[in-house]
Amino acid sequence: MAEETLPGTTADDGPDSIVLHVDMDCFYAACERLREPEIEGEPVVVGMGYEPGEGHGAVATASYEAREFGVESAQPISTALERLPRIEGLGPDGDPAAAGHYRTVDLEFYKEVAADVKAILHDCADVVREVSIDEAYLDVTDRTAWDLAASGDRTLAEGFARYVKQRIAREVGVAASIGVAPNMSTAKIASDFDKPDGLVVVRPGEVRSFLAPIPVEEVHGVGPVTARKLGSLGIETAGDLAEADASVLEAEFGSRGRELHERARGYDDRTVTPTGRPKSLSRESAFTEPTDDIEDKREVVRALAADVADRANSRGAMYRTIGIKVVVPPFDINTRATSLSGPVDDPELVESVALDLLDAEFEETTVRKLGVRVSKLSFADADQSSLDGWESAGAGGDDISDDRVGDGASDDTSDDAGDDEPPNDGGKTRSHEGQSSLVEFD
DNA sequence: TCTGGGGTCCTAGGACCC
DNA sequence: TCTGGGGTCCTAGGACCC
Repeated sequence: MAEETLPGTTADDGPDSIVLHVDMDCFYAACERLREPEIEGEPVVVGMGYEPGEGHGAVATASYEAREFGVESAQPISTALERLPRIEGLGPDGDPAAAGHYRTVDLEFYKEVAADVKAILHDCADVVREVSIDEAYLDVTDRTAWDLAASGDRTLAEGFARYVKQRIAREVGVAASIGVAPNMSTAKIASDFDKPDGLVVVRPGEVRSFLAPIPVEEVHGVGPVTARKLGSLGIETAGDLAEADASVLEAEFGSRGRELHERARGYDDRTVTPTGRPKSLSRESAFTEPTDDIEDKREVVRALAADVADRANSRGAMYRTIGIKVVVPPFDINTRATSLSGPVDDPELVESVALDLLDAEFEETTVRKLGVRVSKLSFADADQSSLDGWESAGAGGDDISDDRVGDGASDDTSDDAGDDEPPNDGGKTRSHEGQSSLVEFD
């Protein structure tokens, strides 16, 4: 992993890198409009749980028109409906101009659209890091340059980014915002700077001045908790953060403090690396109404366990740790996990371990939400060599039926990095999905 | 803000080993 | 057996991201 530079070297290894951060605008809503052009220009809300009888759920994506009404992503669907009624079934005295189109999340379709976008990105860059279904970093240092284009004051890099953007618009029909900068964290902020349909270029010499006025909340890695603490230290912008005393930040936030300080000063020596394999897989589900009924809880855990095991199997992943998550009202998160002596692919074990963990401590607990998770993953084709050369992202991932149990035999603690080799019995442990390229979350 | 689902990384304390 | 120090692994929780 050529991930870090030597200590003591400066952040710029050689000539300045050129990093693109590509971020699709309101991606789910854009996908819905792709197959339903009539709702172009009108408020669109994509979420779950607004159908009669569902009652709970959240907004995944709100189009900009919907945001005008105060609808935001991650908002409870009930709040969204208050602010923007659903246009279908609007009463006779309802105002259609103040109502929205609500659509249910259809991840399979969005993944198809995303695959088309990703194909373009891979065509435009040697290294692509897919962060999520609608977001990726590209290292295009070898494809373009920071030099000015012959025609004027724009850089070649800007022209390159514009080309990427136009290809996505023309070939797929969705809009992307792109940030161009000498490093990942600045590119990320740049892509956000002029959404939607933005193209923001921050040249190597301009990083520090570009970042200075940015509110700290917009720095990647600063959430509500950190922002509040920073505020109490009088740090409100990236510029303030850059000028703050690094040792104070480190005392307050640990290693993250130093990292944030560096980022605010425009240093980020991470290199764009291809998307790696997942480190954990999980499934969770909320009850409509909190419950303490042990049979209800067990039933949910059984279903989640089966789901997770199935997904791990179809991805060719074995796991060494099995855990549960129990969310207790109002919102207390408890996790419990057990590690096995060696990696397994064993649905029944996932179920029994998860049920044991549930019964051990939460038999009587009132819960709002339950989850099952497998981690310490290892993959059958453990080498990185099969990075790209595979196609067929398609569904049919169920031809691995041999349960292989790699109990204790391999005591490899080489943990980490996802390239530890699982015990391998026979040659039938083929697995697809060299990488989890179809990131299926948002 | 009364809160959905799927992830990542970091930290801290305890167990255990030498 | 009244007590040092280093290292690793494990579990649990927290913060953050999309």
